[in-house]
Amino acid sequence: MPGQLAAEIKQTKPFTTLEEEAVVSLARTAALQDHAGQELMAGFGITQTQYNVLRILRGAGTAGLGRNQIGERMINRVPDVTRLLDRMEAVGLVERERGDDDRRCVTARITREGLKVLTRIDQPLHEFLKARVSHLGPEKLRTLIDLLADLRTGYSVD
Amino acid sequence: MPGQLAAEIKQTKPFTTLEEEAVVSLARTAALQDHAGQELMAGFGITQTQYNVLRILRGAGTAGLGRNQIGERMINRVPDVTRLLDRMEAVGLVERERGDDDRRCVTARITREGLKVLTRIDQPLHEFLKARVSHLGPEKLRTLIDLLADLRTGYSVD
DNA sequence: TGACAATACGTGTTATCACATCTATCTTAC
DNA sequence: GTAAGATAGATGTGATAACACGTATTGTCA
Repeated sequence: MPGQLAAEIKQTKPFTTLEEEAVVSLARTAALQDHAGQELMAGFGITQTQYNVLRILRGAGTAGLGRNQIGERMINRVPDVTRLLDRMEAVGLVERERGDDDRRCVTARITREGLKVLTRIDQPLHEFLKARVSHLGPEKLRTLIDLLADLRTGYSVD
Repeated sequence: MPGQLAAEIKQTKPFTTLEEEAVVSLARTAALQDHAGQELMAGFGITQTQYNVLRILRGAGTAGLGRNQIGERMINRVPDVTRLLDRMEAVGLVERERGDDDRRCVTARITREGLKVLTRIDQPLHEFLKARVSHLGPEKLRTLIDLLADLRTGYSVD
């Protein structure tokens, strides 16, 4: 058995090191998952990045969050939150307000419309995750989560 | 311990399902790894995508490969291989030649210059992988690779 | 043999990413 | 109280991604 992954990407030689195979496996698995996620979100007219912002802002509630705070909470680094919020504001998913006490700060909040979109997504997303991931079973999922956390230790976010 | 990942992305609530945590873990781990890989490759004047093409074309040797064949072998789906190759040809990393028997086919090959770049990357990349991944140890790496393969089963590439 | 589908690429276009730089506002130290 | 630095965000720009559509060539079959 020369490796499932090597066959997936039509690679004739097996991987030379376990480290290389792990990193390529990770990249490929994440890419497949991400692509499927993009399709799911596209059905609701948003991107995964936008979904993440909405989820973060729902968590923040009426207090809202600033640009940098949103950036810190994103799953993957997004270097241009300003224009991401611009686009979301333009379609009515979020609203922004400049602070009164500190006029540098702009607080973003999710709108009623944004909340409605999130609510519509919640159940399909739950089913999507079940369908794509739950076949591993709880123990394997726990192991996977822990191994990925292991892998990240020592990484800096930026 | 409410979860390492939740703290990383400053999420106040723990994850509601194991499936969600697994997918977010996967996305975040891959994003961190990818970002570091981009930086590594940027030091050699190419992107990770271009590195992949070079690696694929080195594997193909003098026979070369067509646009679609390259696309199939990429780790992540790239919908515009033509212009990716355009850019790489412009900087002399690959060369292309239209087929004689089937004039629809364009075969891409790695140039001597492209091979030189790959050769310069090989050792640093090996060290990079060692540094970022090998602390898991062979058994955990094997488990991770297998779990990721498990996760991908049932996925379609496109 | 000539229409029709399939194949292999190429091109147009828009949106987004990613980096660097800029502006406005606040804080701090003198 | 004012200049220097820190902070929060905005903007300019070029490269890339993603999707749709267009073109050239080949295979197939009535």
